Amino acid sequence: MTSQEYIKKELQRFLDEHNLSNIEIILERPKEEAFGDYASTLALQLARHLKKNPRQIAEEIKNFITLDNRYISKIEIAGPGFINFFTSNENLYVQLSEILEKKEAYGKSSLGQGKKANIEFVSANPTGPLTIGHGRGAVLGDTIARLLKNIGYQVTREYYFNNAGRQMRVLGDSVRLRYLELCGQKVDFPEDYYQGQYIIDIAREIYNEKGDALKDENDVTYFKEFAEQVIFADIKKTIRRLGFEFDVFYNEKSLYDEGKIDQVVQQLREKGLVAERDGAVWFLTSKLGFDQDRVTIKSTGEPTYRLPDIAYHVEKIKRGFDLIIDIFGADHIATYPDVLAAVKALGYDVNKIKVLIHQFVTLYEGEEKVKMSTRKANFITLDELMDEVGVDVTRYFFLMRSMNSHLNFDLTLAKKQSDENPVFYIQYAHARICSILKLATEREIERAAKVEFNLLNSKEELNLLKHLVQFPQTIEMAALNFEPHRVVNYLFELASLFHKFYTECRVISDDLALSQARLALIDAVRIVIANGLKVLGISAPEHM
RNA sequence: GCGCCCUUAGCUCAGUUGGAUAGAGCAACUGCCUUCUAAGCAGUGGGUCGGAGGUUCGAAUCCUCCAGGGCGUACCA
Repeated sequence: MTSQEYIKKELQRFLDEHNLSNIEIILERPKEEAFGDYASTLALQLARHLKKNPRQIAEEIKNFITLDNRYISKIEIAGPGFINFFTSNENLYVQLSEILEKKEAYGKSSLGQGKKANIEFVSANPTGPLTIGHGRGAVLGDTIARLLKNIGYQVTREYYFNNAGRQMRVLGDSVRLRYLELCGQKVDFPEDYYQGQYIIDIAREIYNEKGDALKDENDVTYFKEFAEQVIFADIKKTIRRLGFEFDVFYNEKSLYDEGKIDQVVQQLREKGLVAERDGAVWFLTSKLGFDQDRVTIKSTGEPTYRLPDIAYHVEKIKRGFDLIIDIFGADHIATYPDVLAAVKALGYDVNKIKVLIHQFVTLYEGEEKVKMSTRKANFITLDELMDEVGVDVTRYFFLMRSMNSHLNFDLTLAKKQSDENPVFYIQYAHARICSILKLATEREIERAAKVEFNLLNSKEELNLLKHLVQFPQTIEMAALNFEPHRVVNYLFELASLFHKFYTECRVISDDLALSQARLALIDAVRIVIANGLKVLGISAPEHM
């Protein structure tokens, strides 16, 4: 048991005794050292219920708690009624050995044991290479998947795409026109077609293979499918380079083939939620509290994205997931409320669906804002970014900020030198530790059978220990709240505490017992940094 | 007009779910390498937490209104 768990347990015992069990216990970590290691505001909260002076309640709580020196050394009451707990070093040493024992497993938990999660992200239609905008969603999705896995979920990474719509027809026709150019024909290339060089490359591939045999082919199908195949292969390569793979590529088409789409329309019709108007089929969202109705099937007979999206979400629920996550960019914000409303109207539990929206990535070249659009082809691809700054920096940048804040990405800065980048600060701490551990091995300093942990009692050592033991909880909070940046901040702080320790405390010295204790400590730091970076998909180098 | 996100140091952002004197990285300035990696450490300056009300013991955090920025608001996805 950790000190924190012990304190919570004792507070809970107090609440139970007073028939107040339904009050949530929150322990804070005070900023000020003088306020202890953990603080509770329970007395302040209870003042209302008990109609008593909070300081008096705090006093009662203090007297109620068993002061077990294995967990806490001191309790103080301060200010209006804060209860400040000072943990015992004893407990830190116990947990230190736990980290050393558990190694890679430290930080994992079984909160989500036996539960299945599906996380759908990227889901870009294969009309071009993945851009930096997709990159943020990709890295966020993968990292959330890793986090959920860490707390015990069985996770499916899923990519949903639609190769039947207008976008893909335009793609096919773009390739066809470029192909005709290669055949020597003069064509009018529409402005709203895909302008990128990659379209010409694909057309050239076709030309090299077929010559001008297809120059009278007016059906775009061949061109579309060829382009899709080439582009998808490219996307998969980029994803693999980013450090993961999708378990499922879910094609909208199967929903039609298996009649799932018709089924949804039928069910909505039975509920009186669709109506025909102006030759189109409308989804009567106004009946569900929205300001206007939405088209589900266009007058051309082609469904809008809404219909397959509804069917797709119903499918995901039926596939038995306990948690279904969708990750979208901010530009798709409008596309899900009515979809979820429909799923709910059909009688499914939408509470297990969590929609996460990440804000945009704005790219800067120095001061200059770079406007990007796949269609116009003035974009920077994820691959180009990784070429310039590497995978670790790429992932770190996308993860370091909360997803609902806009991300400014200064390319020239990232390109020119990466020393300033905080990812190196964390990796450097890891490399430094590895190098000390290596030296210890070279000098044949064995790990003592029984390390004298109590030699670790300087401010730097204790601060490091106190932060180390926060790791499992940090992972848990990051996973449950879908907030990878918490792990980033945690690791940055850990690295900072380590670097401070490093300048103040010499690890390998003439004092063998102390050296062994400190080697144990830094090994634990190494383990936690490595585990943390692994969750983020960032490498933990041994040399730098 | 309506919906979602944002507004915290010169810049980019955190802020442990409502707590005590609001933090970090860049940038600026000043120190520290003969010893385990200076991609590091220590220090200085820098703030009306966009504004105004409200809720309460207590607000950067919750509510209302206002201002500014972003993204949407399709028979595109």
